[in-house]
Amino acid sequence: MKDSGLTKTSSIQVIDRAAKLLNIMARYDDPISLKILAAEGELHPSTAFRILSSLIEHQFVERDDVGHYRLGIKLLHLGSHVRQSVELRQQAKPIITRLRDALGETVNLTVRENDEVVYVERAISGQMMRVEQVIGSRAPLHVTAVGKLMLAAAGEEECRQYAKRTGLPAYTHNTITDVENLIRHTSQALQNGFAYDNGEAEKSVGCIGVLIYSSTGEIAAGLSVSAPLERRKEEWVPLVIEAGKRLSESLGYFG
Amino acid sequence: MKDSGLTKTSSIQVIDRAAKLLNIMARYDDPISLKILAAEGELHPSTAFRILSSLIEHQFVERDDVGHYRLGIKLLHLGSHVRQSVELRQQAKPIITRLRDALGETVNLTVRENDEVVYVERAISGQMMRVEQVIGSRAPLHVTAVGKLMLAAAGEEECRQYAKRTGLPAYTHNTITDVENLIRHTSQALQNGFAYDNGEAEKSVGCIGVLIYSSTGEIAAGLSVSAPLERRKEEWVPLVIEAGKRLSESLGYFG
DNA sequence: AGTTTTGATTTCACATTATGAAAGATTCAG
DNA sequence: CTGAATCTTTCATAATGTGAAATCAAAACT
Repeated sequence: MKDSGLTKTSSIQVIDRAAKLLNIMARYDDPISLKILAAEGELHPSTAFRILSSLIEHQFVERDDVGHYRLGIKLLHLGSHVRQSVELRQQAKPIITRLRDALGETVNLTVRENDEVVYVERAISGQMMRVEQVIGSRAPLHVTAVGKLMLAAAGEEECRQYAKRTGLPAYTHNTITDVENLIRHTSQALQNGFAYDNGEAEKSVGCIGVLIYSSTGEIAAGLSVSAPLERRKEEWVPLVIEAGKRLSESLGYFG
Repeated sequence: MKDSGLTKTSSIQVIDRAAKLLNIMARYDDPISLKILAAEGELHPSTAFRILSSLIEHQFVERDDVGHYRLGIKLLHLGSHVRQSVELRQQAKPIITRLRDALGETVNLTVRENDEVVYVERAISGQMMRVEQVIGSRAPLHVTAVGKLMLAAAGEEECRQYAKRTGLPAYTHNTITDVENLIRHTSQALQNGFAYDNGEAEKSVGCIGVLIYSSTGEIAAGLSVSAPLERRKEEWVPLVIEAGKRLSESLGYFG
């Protein structure tokens, strides 16, 4: 049977109904009865009852001693998970935007996933010729500025294991493909507090990257500015380091 | 078609599948592909695709530029809603239990909803003859210790309006049914920092109650110990006040 | 305390939805 | 540029979710 008649896309009715019930419960401070839920959800009581029973099984809903319903603990768990991701991007967005405006080039935020960095946020340069990464796309650690810093922070042994796992494939003539060279290079970069990518991932593209730390001192992300190599400037380094510092502080890191 | 074969109760398959997909996304720090979700969820890709599309519509899921999926902002909203309720009960539970152990009588936590208090948490006395309220059940404000404090805190005019709305029905011979008497009584109780229920809700049952404040200074809940009148002791008052103070502090109130 | 009313829960026939196979479109990798 | 892989849409239909009715339980009334 049709619900409200007009469905934007070919949605799944049961999910629509479950979402509606969850939203109703969110409007009340206290647990509410099946009768109210069914009425406000415009559902038959037996339908509401079964949907709620399913949601209870997965801890999205709880039922108290008098049979009233409220939102369940699983939403707290999943919500906390969302917060971590959202907070990083929300804290980063204005800082990334300001840095992009100051330098006039694209600025990216990445997080490490296994042997790659993933682009999770960005501010794109307004210039016609610019570097642009797709959010969600990935790059191997050893060919990116921030990835090299992440490797160095993980230690020499981890560097060797990474080299073994991946074989350090060359992406351009400038890619570092020798493990000893990679270790020397990344260690130095970590000591400097920033790293370069000198056309190592892509010909003619240069980056300056720094690490972002969370309140627990762990690496939360990487921040980098990317530009055509001939436009990249050494004097950007302190600005990138400062932006990284501010973002780390906004996440509660003061090391 | 059947899922894992054995279903504990007559659950709804689509909700089971949606929950499974949400749980898989929670296991990853980064957005993941449809292929991985379908595989780990043991679903046909077209099925996973439609369920995810529905979840996206309700903001339980988001899809990024390269078509990868992550948990959505709605979970943060609903999760925050759960936190408020869970935090109160979680902070209260050990304090309620300690007070019950110290006094040997039932201790209840209530919240105000319109003209009633609702029982949201409790620690029951181990004695054979004891007072026991069902979680989720309610009582009118004017016949409970904490309800009278809530009325007093709301002001004299609100007290008069409450009396008008409800007619101050008698529950026992001891129920206060005169509005001037109620105002005098509840004001004094608020000044004292605690209130009694002298068999006003139920014959022979006596309570001592205090208000619980949140970090914003607002009334978050009421805490009370209930016992047969002949067992209730005046010297419990400072212990109940102290327990209420500690619970308010654990919620961030230091007024 | 007994009766009536209301709300919650279960059952069941079947209408409609959700499904998966197949096809088509898009993206990615070489 | 081509082929492979992944994503998205279509469609026939299997099976699920539905709501009416019945039953059970709790609450309200007398």
